[in-house]
Amino acid sequence: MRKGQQTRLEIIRKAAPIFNQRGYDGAALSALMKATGLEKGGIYRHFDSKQQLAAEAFDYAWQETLLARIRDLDAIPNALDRLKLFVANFAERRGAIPGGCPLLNTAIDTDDGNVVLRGRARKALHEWRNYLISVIAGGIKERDIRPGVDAKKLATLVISSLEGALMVGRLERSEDPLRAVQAHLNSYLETEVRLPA
Amino acid sequence: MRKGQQTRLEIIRKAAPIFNQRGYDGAALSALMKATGLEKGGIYRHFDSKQQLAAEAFDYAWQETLLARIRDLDAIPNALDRLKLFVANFAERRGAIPGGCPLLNTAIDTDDGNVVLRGRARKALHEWRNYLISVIAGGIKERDIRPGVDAKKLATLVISSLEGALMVGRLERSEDPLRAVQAHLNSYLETEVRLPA
DNA sequence: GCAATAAGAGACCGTTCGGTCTCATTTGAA
DNA sequence: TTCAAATGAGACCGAACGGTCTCTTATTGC
Repeated sequence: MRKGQQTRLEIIRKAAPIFNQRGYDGAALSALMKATGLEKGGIYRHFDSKQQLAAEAFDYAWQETLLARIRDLDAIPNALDRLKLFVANFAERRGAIPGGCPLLNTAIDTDDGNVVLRGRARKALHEWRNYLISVIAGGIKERDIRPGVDAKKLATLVISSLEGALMVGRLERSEDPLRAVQAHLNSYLETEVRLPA
Repeated sequence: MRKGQQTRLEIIRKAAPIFNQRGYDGAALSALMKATGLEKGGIYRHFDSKQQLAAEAFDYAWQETLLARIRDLDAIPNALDRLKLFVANFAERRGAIPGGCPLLNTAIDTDDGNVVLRGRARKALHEWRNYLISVIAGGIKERDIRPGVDAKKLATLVISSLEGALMVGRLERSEDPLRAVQAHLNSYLETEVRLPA
């Protein structure tokens, strides 16, 4: 029974980049077979359907992505500096999973239909935003961040502009958009969000 | 010969929302047939391939979208106010074509492969950015906008954050992200970009 | 080492895909 | 009114799709 679990995890890890790069429809079973080195029966032994595999692959991809983005953050005592490091991590530590941000990809990919996968993406977004909100709220409490700041709006602003820059940058094959947004956010955080000592 | 041209345009107009909502792979020929009321032969009489139809449908969708976003802009004399109206148009006049922003959708959809469609999306992005750059550059010349402003960076910032908000808002089924970004951009434009009289 | 069970191979299924081709019908200029 | 050209219908094609099922082979507890 343990061999099977190992294989199951391996399938997820190999499938995640394929779903992320090609989208749900575009990720053909034949490609998943090739990537895992398994035949069709070997895959369907562990998953009831392509949808189920896609959902678990997304969860895995998102977990890896978010982990990369919040890495080293707990070592920063000041909440505003933590936000800035988060932005820097986002801009520099891309590519935890090939194919770009799984949240962005899946949100667009599942805009019509595919409610299962879409639900996973929404959950991922909420998880991310709640994390940022908690950092901001903590910062207000600790007097790192101005008390008037709306935590949810700020979190939404950070997420939106970073993801947008990711999209534009991918289309352009350039890092400029990400750099421009990072610089803007840093400046905004310093001048409008940080509570002066 | 004129009847055919009319049909051709009709096919493009009916196909555009389908490609925009379902993506290239997801837009099955059967769906295009149903939407146009034509059989397969009737469609392929006017287009060599699905790719060609998709490319022309994207161009049409983008043209409609950009037009909605720059509507009434030429009536505003001050360049900074024009930028603000552009942002407002973007936030309020969505849905020229059902399925959300064609640029965002196509950029993600064609991230792997489909070089033809991807090329159209890149061209669309450049067209959009160049428009904004010309507004900003004109604003600097006319002393509406501070001379130190980097037109390309500002255009990139506006595009990135608006598009990102669009994505997040679609995933959430909420207008909050767009409103948050709009408010932030307006405030930023007023305080950091406008050249005081 | 054996037996029970888990794991995987791969032939097979019906469906749908994009695309082609022939032929009937419609159109419109002379 | 005629008739050639333009237009569209729809049968047909091979390939690829997701998914099922049976049978062989590994694995594992005893």
